[in-house]
Amino acid sequence: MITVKFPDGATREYGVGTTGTTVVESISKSLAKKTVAMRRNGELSDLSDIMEDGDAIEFVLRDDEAALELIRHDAAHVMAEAVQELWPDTQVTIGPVIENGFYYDFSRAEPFSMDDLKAIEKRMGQIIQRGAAFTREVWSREEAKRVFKAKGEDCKIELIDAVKEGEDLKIYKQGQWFDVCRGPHMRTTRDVGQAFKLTKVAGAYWRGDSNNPVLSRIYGTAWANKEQLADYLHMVEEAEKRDHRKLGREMELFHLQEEAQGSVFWHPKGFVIYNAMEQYIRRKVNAADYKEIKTPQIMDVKMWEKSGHWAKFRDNMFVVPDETPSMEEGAPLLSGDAKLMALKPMNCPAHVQVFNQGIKSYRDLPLRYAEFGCCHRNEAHGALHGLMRVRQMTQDDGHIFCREDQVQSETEAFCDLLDSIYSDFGFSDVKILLATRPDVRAGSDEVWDRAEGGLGDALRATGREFEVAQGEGAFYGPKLEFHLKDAIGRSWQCGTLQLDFVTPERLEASYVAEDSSRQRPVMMHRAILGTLERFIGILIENHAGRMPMWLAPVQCVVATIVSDADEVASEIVARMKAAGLRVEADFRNEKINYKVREHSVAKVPAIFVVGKREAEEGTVSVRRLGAQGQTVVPVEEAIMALLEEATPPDLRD
RNA sequence: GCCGCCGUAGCUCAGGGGUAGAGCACUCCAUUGGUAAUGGAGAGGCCGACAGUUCGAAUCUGUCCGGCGGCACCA
Repeated sequence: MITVKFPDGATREYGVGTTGTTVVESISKSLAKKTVAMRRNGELSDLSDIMEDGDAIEFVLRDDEAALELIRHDAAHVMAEAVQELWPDTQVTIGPVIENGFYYDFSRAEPFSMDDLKAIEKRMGQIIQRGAAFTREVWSREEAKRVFKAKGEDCKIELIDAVKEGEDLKIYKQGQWFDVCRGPHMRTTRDVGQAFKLTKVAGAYWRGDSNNPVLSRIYGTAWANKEQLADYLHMVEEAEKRDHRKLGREMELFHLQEEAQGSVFWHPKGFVIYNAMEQYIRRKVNAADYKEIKTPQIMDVKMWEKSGHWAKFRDNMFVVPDETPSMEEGAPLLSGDAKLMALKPMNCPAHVQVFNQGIKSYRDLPLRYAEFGCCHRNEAHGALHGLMRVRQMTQDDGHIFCREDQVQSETEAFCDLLDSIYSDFGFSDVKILLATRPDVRAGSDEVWDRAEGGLGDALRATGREFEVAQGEGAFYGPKLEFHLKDAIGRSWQCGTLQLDFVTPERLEASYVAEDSSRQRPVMMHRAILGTLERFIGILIENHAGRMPMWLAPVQCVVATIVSDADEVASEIVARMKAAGLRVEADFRNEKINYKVREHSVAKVPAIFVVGKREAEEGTVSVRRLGAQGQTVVPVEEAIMALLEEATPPDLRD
């Protein structure tokens, strides 16, 4: 006999060889009906697993949050079976669960079309109806390789070889179809249910390596029920409506065009947002004792060789030959032996040059430089994406030169500054990652040990939680990545803090210590918004274009109902402009309905309507974006309220 | 950069081997109307670029460019 423990602390005895299924059936038929898997000693596993003495069991019902992962995983298997039934010459590779769904990568001569997806969905529905049981077998590696080889599944051979020694090689079957899989799975394909949808096809590299062949990936989403699926599809639609590229065009904020791929043309309204942010950050960093500087856009390649960028980052850099292009017809434009310059992809080497001027004392440290540095990076064409991924970007960059024993207090001060700025922008959910040494890097392992240790310790001392991102650091040092979550739950990396022992060494930065000796400063690279372009993109999507008053390009439109009110209204507009508000007048010969709709669609946060009545009474009818009605308020009162709201968060009392 | 899809007016899109259509936006005329579209008229396009097939290409084929979705890379 064996003893099985239940979550409520109760125990029951069963015969040897008892499975989870037997246990749940022994409790209640209705519970058994709803149970699709179990947690055995805390770990999700097959209900058909044989229980051992002392095991703790917890049932996973199909409607449980935990079952979603299983539904999606099983749906991926069902999709793979459907695809192979429809096109037997297709090889299956891997099919994991991802956020909101799953995908499966297939190897096939012909790519899938959207029509194919419909056919696959239909076949999946049938496979689910058939309700074949998921069963598990453990095969020897040789046996598995022989079987998959015979089926022509070459990718699977590689995957089998990748399964760790000592780990069972598990095969999951559903009817005739089977695959190598870690599991667990639910009872039958019927447990997948019908709340799934295949969403897109895409190319993806085998094993995520761009040197490998491209596979056809099919993405799908799957949920416990149709309502959840509908909610999800609705959410996707909402996210599309927030697309900053669409809103940017509609709101006349910026545009992009092919002659300047990846570089933004800021329009007047968009540049208002840009300037408001720059001015805000300028005030914040000044208050935090940074000195603002401005450094060259183009520098001799020799400088980049020295800093290490030329060796490690060259493939992302734009070069500029220091040569006049030939004016001669038919002659080569460039000689090819001119001195090479490069557009800066980062500001750090230039900041070291500023530091290196004159002699710095330990008394000068920590020395903090800030720059709205305009950088160029030659990003791959396929990587470009609206404002989120550009080739010309302006960072709210800064470099702190300090002693190693100041790293901790500087880290703390930086984290506090970052928190205060993010909360001013309305972001409260911030995740921190500690990114460690990448494969391609400068500096010795000893230096990296010290840098990673120092940054990790400093962060721990601030009491903040963080996760480690192995191998994700910058080439010159480890970094903290600050990821913020937006209004619809998406995560964006914005802020960064990087500890760098390498660059000061390479560019020979030094200061005079108390004992008159020359010492190397430590350099901390840091940014909070990341790049202004990207951060504005995030803000647009976060607010669905309805920017908070202090950032809104047009804060208020004063609209008249009859032309008799124009004179009074233009006085109001003048008064508001004088008070520093961004206000526009709309005295057109149009109905008020028309004007209200137009400015609402343009996402202007406030409309002051002036009709005959208001003009006579000295009031305005205030209509706020998104509100149903309006309130009639004395002019001065309405202006003061707007002014208050339009004050940037750092300037409020 | 790689894979797939797409490219017709400022925007959203229809059409399709015999040299183009709608709605919105724009311009003009009338309307002075109380809170998300007043009515009428007009103007606007080498159908992404270049080759090829054809008597004839915006339409078919190819190449390139660009956009979109992924991948890889990354702020």
